Amino acid sequence: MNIDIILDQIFKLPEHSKSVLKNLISDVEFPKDNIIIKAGKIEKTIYFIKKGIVRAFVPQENQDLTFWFGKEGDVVLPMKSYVDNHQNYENIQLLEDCVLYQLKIDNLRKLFETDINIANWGRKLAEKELVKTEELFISRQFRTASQRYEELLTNQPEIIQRVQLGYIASYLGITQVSLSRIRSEI
Amino acid sequence: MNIDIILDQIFKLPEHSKSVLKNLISDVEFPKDNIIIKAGKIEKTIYFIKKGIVRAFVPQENQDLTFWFGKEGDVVLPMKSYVDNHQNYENIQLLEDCVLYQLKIDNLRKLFETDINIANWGRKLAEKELVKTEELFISRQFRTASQRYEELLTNQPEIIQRVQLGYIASYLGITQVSLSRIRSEI
DNA sequence: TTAATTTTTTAACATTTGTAAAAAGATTCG
DNA sequence: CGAATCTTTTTACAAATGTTAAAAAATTAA
Repeated sequence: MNIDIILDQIFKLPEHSKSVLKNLISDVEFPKDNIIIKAGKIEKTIYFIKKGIVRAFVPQENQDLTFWFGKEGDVVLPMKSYVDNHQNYENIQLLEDCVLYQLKIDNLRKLFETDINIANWGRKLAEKELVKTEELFISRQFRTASQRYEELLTNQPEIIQRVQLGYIASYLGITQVSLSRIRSEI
Repeated sequence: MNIDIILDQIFKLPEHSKSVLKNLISDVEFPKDNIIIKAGKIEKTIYFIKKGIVRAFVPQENQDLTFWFGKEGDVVLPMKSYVDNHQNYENIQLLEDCVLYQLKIDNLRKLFETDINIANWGRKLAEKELVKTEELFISRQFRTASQRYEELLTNQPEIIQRVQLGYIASYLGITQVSLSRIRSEI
């Protein structure tokens, strides 16, 4: 997915601001299973996914807790680092070989201070992520595991095709055994 | 809670920008049980809670689904209206007599276009809500109802003191019967 | 291709949560 | 106060999900 499309989907910038922003963004490739964002660290970079699929998870003693999948066009935000310069709580792992666009958070913050268009682009970025997260939160809160699985089948079939079921079960908040049962009943 | 404190907690504005913003904000009082934001409508106003407690819920045929409580200092955002000018999915109901600060979204949007400080204030508002929502999402996804209840007891004891248990059960994603069981086991 | 490893499914049983109905306890209002 | 209403708890049983272990299937690597 092209960087122009990704940036425009968030907020349509005037040409000048857009080229300033694009000058800070570069391509980078990583192999499958790489962890590009680590829990406990203050991360310096955000990514846009050009090609590939990733998951965010909170590492736990017994087993990792997956809470997000990203694919082509999605933004990878190490949330606490991006927002407050704090340690973040999640790992982000590549589930396929990926091509990413990378952008240093410090550079972006400088633009926020000097370019009102980019400040508004950053506002829309956060707002759009906020709506997505709140909708996800509400839908999860009030549906059974089986409804949530069917919702995922409908809304993000690529995830189920491209991601192993243990991660999906964790994402749905159930055990893999339970997911297997649900799949056999449909 | 004072409006200056609420605005500053989001992002510290220079005096000029702050006074421009404050000029758009006024006090308003509503009685208990008022619904200040209605599902299916495009809302025009956001609120900051000076005094009182509110809940957000998605109305459903069988029973309402409560997903958020707001109290003194919190921001009441009709999310879809605020972000995309769409119909929003939630009702917001006052659980006590409340004093609110109100701000018209259209006026705020005009400031976003002309004042870079206020654009960045709006960015921080969305970012802070995003972190809160994501943390909530993660904590809910991976804890039992009983753990979530104890978490609420620790983090927001006022909620349990001031809100009836049916709403809290819905917020925890369990039935009131189940919550009653959990309470008797502690 | 085979052997080793990883992933997915199945089975049996335990635990948690839901449902429906009734009882107990609070609160509201005439 | 006392009746009516609303809220919370309790009970009994049903349904969903978790746990552990093993079997089956798929994938990976030599």
